[in-house]
Amino acid sequence: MATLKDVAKAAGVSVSTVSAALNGTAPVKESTYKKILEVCKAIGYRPNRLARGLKTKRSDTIGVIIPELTNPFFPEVVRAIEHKAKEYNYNTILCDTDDDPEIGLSDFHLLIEKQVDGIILIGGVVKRDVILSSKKLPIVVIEKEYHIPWVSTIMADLMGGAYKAINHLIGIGYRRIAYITCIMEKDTVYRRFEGYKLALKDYQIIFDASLIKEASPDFEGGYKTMKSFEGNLPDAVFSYNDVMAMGALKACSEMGIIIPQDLAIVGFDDIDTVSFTSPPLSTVALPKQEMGSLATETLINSILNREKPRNVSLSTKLIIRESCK
Amino acid sequence: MATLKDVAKAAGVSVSTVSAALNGTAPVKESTYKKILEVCKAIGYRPNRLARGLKTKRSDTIGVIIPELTNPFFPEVVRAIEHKAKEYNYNTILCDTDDDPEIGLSDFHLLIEKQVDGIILIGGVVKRDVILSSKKLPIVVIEKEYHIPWVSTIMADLMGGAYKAINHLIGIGYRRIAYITCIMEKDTVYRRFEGYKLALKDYQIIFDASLIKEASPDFEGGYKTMKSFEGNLPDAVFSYNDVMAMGALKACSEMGIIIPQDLAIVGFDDIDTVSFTSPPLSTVALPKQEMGSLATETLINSILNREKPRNVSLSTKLIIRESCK
DNA sequence: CATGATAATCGAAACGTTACGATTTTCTTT
DNA sequence: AAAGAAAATCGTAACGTTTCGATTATCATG
Repeated sequence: MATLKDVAKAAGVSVSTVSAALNGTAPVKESTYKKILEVCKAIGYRPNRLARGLKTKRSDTIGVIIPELTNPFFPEVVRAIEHKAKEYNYNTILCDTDDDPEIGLSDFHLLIEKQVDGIILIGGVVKRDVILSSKKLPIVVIEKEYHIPWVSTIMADLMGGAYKAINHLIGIGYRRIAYITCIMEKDTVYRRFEGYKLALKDYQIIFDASLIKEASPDFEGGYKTMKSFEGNLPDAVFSYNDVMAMGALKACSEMGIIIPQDLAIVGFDDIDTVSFTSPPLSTVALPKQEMGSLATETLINSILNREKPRNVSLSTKLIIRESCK
Repeated sequence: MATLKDVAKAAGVSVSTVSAALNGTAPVKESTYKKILEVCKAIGYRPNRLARGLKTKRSDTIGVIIPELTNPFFPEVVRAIEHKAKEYNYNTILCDTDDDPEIGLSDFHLLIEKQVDGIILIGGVVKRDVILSSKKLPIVVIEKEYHIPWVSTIMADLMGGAYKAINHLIGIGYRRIAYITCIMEKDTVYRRFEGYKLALKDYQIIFDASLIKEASPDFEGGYKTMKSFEGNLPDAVFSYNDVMAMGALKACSEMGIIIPQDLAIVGFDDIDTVSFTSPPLSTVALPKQEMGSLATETLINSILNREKPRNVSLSTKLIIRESCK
């Protein structure tokens, strides 16, 4: 690989002049500038960013740690991050932890060793003390609140989303509204439930614990849970996520339940798929793209201008399709 | 950040001893080794990988360039790459080109400047001469053949997949089999068509050009194309990808065409969604996970052992669901 | 206990940049 | 034409590692 030294020699100037010319950090005569560019092109010079980073203490790289790329929520967020980062001339190192906090820990450390300029975390990929131990490094967290003063947080208003959904269902006449969910150990799970409860309360509908069912947050979980309602059907089913809702849909179709005549279903996430089910699912859409790019902007601002960390909650959007009349 | 020098000072030894101890590149007395480890832990030393990379000319990082993360084919491949890379202690810089070869070009160069140890390209994200200009750098390409001797290629046997699908359709009695596709300018598009044609030929079914329709490779494209068959329905429709097949499915449902009684549909890719459509779609599954990890293994072998480049074709799998009787 | 072998440790150079003070060249102005 | 200012250019010291030849400490052996 050609180095600055090679360029300098070929152009008949010193290394520092070449550096200054290329970076515009000092005035350089037009003619030598041209000559240098010429030489660069001729010998295919490319700066070694490791060396530059060592000197400047910037790597122009950010790290992104996510739990599982194949979960349909993430690709869009990651893509938005990558694009926004590129806009600011940053690269993105992507780490997928497989939802294992141990892996999250080692990923986190590795990113630090690689001298990333900042890190975006999505969900609870690392434990709290891990972040705490990394003082000074700019960090933005998506969809999880650590309440650490120097860490920014980007959230979707899940509670508001759930509220909107239930509010809509009640508004068009449904009363016995079931909620199928995964175990509520995570904050992101619980916040939806809060919205559900609040909406019921606002309409003075009494809370019926038998309408709340926990299962695994996948197709199977939704399917089985729906089946378990057999003989004692609710009016409507609100689901923790779209995939469970799709499972429920399948179960209904097998049980001869007509959607939305016999029962309404509303999902959460707005993954691509659900506009293609029959009937298409109503759902609460998360602003995935916006979350990704806002997180990145926040991170980069914090890297460059040392802007203060901020906590943003982005609003969700209820998308009405044919699964609730 | 603590450096080797800090460790050395605190441990009362020289920098080179610390380095040797940590890397095991020279014998170190047990007691000093312990002392060094102790100090490292105490002051939270982490090696600076930029500095290491500058010296060793390895970055322990690979680059991955893909066209569009939101295309359902890629997340699974990327995930497999990331996991396999991690297994060998490599990190992954992910670049999404938005299907723009200009962006692909600048991504490629940036990766080289960041001194990645190798690059995985998926699809035609960069032009041929870009790769040609990067002599010596290990490169593996997924789903595109550049025919460059020092570049490895990992392909799915798309032609074989299409063949299997058509073969199956013919076997269960379908004869007038339409093929809906996107414009056949790319190799990966054309290879499927080849399989289609070959299967027809093997069964001596005459090729009917009116059954081949080109459209945009999305839901809309499949939908419209299906509608255009109105009044002159084929027996079966084979689709370039699952998303188009889903569009076709939707059109059929609107046109009152019962699947699979009136018409069979077979898609391509096996994206998650299609097992949830009604009826669930038969499709040709690509070994996404395998493609990603094999590509990574190939790349890393080529980085480490200077193994010869290889060209692998992985077989696809026909998945029979209810969209063809 | 001297001797050589082996084990530990060290110092300095190098990797390719950037940054800064010093030096040289060029241009203005009188 | 001399003096001073401004513009170009240069040399060198870092940045935090690894590597390697050189040096010193430790040990068994005769």
